[in-house]
Amino acid sequence: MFVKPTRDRRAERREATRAEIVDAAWELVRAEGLAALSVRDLARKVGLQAPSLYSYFASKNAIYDALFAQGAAQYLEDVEAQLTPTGDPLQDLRAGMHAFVRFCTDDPVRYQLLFQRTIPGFEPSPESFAISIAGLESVQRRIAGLGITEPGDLDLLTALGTGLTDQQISNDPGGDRWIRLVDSAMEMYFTHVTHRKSRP
Amino acid sequence: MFVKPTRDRRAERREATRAEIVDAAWELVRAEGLAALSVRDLARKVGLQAPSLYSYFASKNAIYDALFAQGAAQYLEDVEAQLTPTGDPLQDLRAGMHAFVRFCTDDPVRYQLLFQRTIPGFEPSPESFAISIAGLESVQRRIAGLGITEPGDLDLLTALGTGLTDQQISNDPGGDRWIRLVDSAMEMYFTHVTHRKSRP
DNA sequence: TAGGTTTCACGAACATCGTTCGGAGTTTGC
DNA sequence: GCAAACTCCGAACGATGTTCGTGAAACCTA
Repeated sequence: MFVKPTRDRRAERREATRAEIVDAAWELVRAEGLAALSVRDLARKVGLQAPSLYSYFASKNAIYDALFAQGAAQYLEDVEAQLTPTGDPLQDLRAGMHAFVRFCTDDPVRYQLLFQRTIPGFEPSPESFAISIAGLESVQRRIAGLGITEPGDLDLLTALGTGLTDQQISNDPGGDRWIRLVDSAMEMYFTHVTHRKSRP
Repeated sequence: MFVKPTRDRRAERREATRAEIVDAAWELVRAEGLAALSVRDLARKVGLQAPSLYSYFASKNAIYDALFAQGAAQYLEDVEAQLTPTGDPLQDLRAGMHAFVRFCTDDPVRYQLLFQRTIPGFEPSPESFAISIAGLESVQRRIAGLGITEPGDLDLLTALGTGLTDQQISNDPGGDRWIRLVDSAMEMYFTHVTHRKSRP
């Protein structure tokens, strides 16, 4: 019978504890808010004392960074899952923006962590940041692939998406007013770019 | 020679100190960020010890609220100053949005305090909040007065303004790329609403 | 199985934070 | 001139993120 080297078992258990800490951190952060996360509370939730967490994470910000990386990975995965062009640019625009706003409103805390910069001393590490950038670039490539926009239009669409998400989260969480709003915005955008294309 | 009652002199000096504290708080907050404001630092900046501040403000959040109220008053004043319709709706839209984005980007910290909710335990008092609401409603009245929009379009325009401001502040502070972006956005919006109006 | 090394959990403690308290020192009202 | 009110401040409290040293496991080597 194959027995794993003990060295791997040690690393495995360490990784499991790290994952457990991250999961507990998500729970606390979703319940109490991003800034309300306390190292002592988090430690107690996983059955440890506060200083013990520092065996797994160099600082509280390192824990935030683990959350950021996980959220960015989910974002990238979600974006990739939406990469199924139908041939109808307007419908693709709508579907993509629906997916994006849905992703953000499904977990406002994750959105806040990923796309707003609201935690006082925290900056994501370059590695974690690269993951989220990969997601954003994937979105941009997709929209550019629709063949209806020019480079400047992407800024416009980004601003539109940001504003829609922000307004949705702060004004009408859980409602579906945002669906009509997104549809209207995408129609507006589509009319804009095609109208410009049709001119000489 | 007229001599003010001493009671008024006392109140006057108290109000002067309060104003001095608020000014110093703006300075610190602009230099170090909203969340980095420390009661002890602020006290030292006005030549006091930390507990003395509590003779003037009930809590640190009360200081934030004073900043909020002052920022909201500036916002209201700025909005009112822009209430000069020219008769050209598109130009008015552009000018209004230029003014708004300029107001926000001129002082990102003020924007963050007024329109983002980024300070952990702070909620503006109803009185301060009412001032900012008055500004927003003034903007909405103005846009509605242009006679080109329907109620749903205001949400769209708000989302657009939010997104433009957010993207400008986080990506290109101080640059003028936002001018082209705002112009393009307003043109897009204008085309959208007039195009819909021209249909039966 | 025995001895040596690495890893980890914890109690104590530190600096800093917002805030409270009690008592001086000053200003005001009568 | 005296009592009341107002300011100011040193000391201290509870909570925060974090460091240090200790001791007990877990692991590797023999």
